[in-house]
Amino acid sequence: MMRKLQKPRKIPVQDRAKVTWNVILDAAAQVLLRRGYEKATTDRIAERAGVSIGSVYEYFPNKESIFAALMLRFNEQRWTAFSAIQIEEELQEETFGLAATVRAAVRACIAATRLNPKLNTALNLEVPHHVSADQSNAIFNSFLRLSLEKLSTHQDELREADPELMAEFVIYATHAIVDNVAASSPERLASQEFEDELTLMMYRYFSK
Amino acid sequence: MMRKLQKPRKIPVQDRAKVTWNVILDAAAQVLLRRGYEKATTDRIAERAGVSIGSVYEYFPNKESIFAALMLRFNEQRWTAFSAIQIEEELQEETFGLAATVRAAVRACIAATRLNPKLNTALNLEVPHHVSADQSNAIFNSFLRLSLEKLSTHQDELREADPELMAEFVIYATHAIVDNVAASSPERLASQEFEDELTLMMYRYFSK
Amino acid sequence: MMRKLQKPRKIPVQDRAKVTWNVILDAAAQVLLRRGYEKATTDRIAERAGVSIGSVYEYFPNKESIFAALMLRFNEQRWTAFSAIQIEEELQEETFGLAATVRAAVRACIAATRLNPKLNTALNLEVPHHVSADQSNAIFNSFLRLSLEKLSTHQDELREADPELMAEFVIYATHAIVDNVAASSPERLASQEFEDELTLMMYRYFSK
Amino acid sequence: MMRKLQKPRKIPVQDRAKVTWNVILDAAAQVLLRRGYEKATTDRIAERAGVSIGSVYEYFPNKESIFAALMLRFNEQRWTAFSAIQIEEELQEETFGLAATVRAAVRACIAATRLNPKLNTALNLEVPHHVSADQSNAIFNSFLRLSLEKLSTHQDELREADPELMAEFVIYATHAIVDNVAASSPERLASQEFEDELTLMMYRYFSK
DNA sequence: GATGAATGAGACTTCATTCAT
DNA sequence: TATGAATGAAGTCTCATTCAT
Repeated sequence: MMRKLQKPRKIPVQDRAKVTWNVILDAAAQVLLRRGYEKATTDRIAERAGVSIGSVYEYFPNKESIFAALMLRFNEQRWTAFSAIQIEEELQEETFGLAATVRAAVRACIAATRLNPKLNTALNLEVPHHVSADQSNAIFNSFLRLSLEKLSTHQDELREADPELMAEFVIYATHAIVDNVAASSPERLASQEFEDELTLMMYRYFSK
Repeated sequence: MMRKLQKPRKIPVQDRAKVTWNVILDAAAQVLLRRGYEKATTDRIAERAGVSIGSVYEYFPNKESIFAALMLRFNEQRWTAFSAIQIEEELQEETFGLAATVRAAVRACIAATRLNPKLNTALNLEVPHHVSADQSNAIFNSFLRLSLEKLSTHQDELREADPELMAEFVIYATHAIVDNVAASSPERLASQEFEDELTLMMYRYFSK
Repeated sequence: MMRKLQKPRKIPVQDRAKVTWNVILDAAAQVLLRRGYEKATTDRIAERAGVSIGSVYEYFPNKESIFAALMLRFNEQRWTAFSAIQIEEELQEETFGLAATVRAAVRACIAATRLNPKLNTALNLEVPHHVSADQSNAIFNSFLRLSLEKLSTHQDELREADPELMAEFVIYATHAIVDNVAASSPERLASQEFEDELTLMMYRYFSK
Repeated sequence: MMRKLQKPRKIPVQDRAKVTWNVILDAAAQVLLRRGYEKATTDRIAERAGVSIGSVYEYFPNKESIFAALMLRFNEQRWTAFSAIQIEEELQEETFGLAATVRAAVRACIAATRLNPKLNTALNLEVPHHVSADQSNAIFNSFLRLSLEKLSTHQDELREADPELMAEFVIYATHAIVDNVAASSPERLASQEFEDELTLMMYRYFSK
């Protein structure tokens, strides 16, 4: 029977437990990449993690919660990367115009995705939506909130339109383009052409 | 046991067979919408279709092929709608400028999605990627091919860039925006604002 | 997870299905006798029945329902035996006094238990109460109803007391004595001394 | 894995150990009442007792031994209550006739059961027979021994029959009636009518 | 063609028990 | 002695698929 998504059973505080917790998520990621979600059985995850199946269920109440936790951990890593790049970019810019802000955001998105394009793709394509929905929404909302904030500092350069709508469109589009390219030809993520093109699309959409 | 994707076992030529074939796909769509992919068991599909499970396997070699066929049929319907709208739009336009072409394409995409936003969403979010991949690519490629063709007739208005790259970006972005809005608030698909905004994003991206 | 008790999934109408249904219950009874309830796993029942585990779950939604059905079938057999004996006894009696009625009832109870004392004992002692409760109550109520009916025909010989209370006491006591003797030394069920003693206890309790 | 029944691993001599031992049995009783035997996991018992699972296994070699010990402790309490009532009753009686003896025994049985009817019922109905068998027999034998002894002092009032057989019948019947009423409507245990009726049944059975 | 009873591999999960700390 | 993380055998149950009728 399908269970509701649940929080991890125990919050690991001790070192041994924390290690095991991460080992299980690492194993889940590897099995997901190699076999796909449906064949990523809890048995296989336990085996690859080198722990007993009992230990897996000590930390996660069911299979879905493992992948929900994996997405959460991955998104935290992506968010860290995203934030780091944004801050770095902005410090380097002399003029803080709309163009620079947009480019910084685009670079951050690309960087966050280049962290682990394979896992990014697998998480997007393999994990059922009802498992990933919460996490997708979470990171989406984070980006949305940040984007709106940044945009509002360039009111004079923005065309007149609902800022929430613009942010929404840009986020959907950016994610889709980056994710699809990450899935089909991840090496292109590193090219200047890709960054420029993406920046252009978004900048033109925002500007007066 | 999971089998490789296979073509439908029989091409329905007789009327009764064709009807049954469609009835099964209709049932699959309904069960998918009501229960999600994982709970869309072949037994339930057969029951809803009002045929025996044996009959389902007379028409489809395995579960995945049912949903592959459903996507194929749905895409054919969408493609028909897409083409019809495009032709209609163009006939109404007096000047065949880039703007008009882009708007026509956007309208067609929206219309194709409004055909059945719920099913569109379910097919996108619920069906595992390895089942839907072929069909996703198929319709993607169709749109890509058509877009490139159309664009080439407005060389003078286009900024200089790899047309394939532009088409790719636009298709990813358009699909993502339309699909996400279809999933979260399908009624917005019908609004003029939505169409205008999407057209604007794409037009600005293409133009000089 | 524990499921609620449910009715058998399908009511077997076809011959093959009916046979399988009975074969599974026979196997369940045998495994119960040999291994006890806790070790009477669905796998073992299926194996002994010579059917696949899938077939077991085709007919019964879970393990508990198998034993609930077994009790139901067993009680039907006991009820048939009980009724047959009662009718037979009464026909032989010339005077239909209270003593004769009580003896007939006692004989019927013993006969119903002698049908299969081992299974009777196993069902009593091994099957968890929440599984057997409904069935225990059912046969209890049947006996209660019949007892009250019979007793009312001998008002003049009965001492004055709440007839429901008397029937309840007698049923509890009779069942307990018969079941315990069936469990500890079933051969005594057949002895005249046992029947006489039980009849005496109950007759003295009822009479003026 | 299920182990054979074993005696408690350690005989608690120290006070703290004795306290812990009782705390675990209290917890077992509570969990048994709240969740039933099957859901009374050792983890839950440990949690409710406020000790670690490791400590539980310090005192009891396996799960079954916990409930065997609980029954033993409960029977000791019941036996104490039973004996106390019997002595008290006898002291009040001026004539030590059979009727008085029987009534004293019945009162004692009821009182012993009223000590904790809920636990009495749970222990009877929930704990598997192979776990409770030893204890059931123990208290049974104690009552049997005492009953025979008492009865022999009223030879003149007794009808001629095997005293062991009579004692057996009376014990089975009394237990069954008291336990069933304790399970279905424990408040009736306190009524005079209940005591009178039970005494009557047993007295009539014994007397000439 | 149609039916649906039967199959059985394999999924998820539990929980009594152990043992390193 | 106490702890609780870890174990893993074994259980229940599902469901895509087959095939005798």
